[in-house]
Amino acid sequence: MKNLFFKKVYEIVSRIPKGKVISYGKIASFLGNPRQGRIVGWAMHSSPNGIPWHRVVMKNGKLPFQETQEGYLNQYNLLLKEGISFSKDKTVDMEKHEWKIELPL
DNA sequence: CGAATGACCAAGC
DNA sequence: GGCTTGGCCATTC
Repeated sequence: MKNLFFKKVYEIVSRIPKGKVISYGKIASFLGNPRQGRIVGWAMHSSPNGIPWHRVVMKNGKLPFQETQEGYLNQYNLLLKEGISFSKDKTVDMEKHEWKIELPL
């Protein structure tokens, strides 16, 4: 996409190491908009190819989908493949897997 | 340009 | 502890 915000979001997301996750809020916060995960969400929704969008979860570790939606299992399996552990309630263990944004872009 | 929408979040009831 | 509201801002119609 064209926007700087989107671009930065993609930059960050594409730098998430394998086996790590991050929350929408963290990304938004890092970009200077603490309460705007929605925009990050939008960025993910229309993310270009090659963006590991599945490594982005909600702050509480939940996936951004309803369990009734298809993408849910999609993301779930992708994360499992990368060695991310889930709790019984299908939430990511944020303590273990939360990735800290290290560098500026 | 105005109104609605969204893979969010925090606060309040 | 689940539901509602307000906030925020890019995108779409």
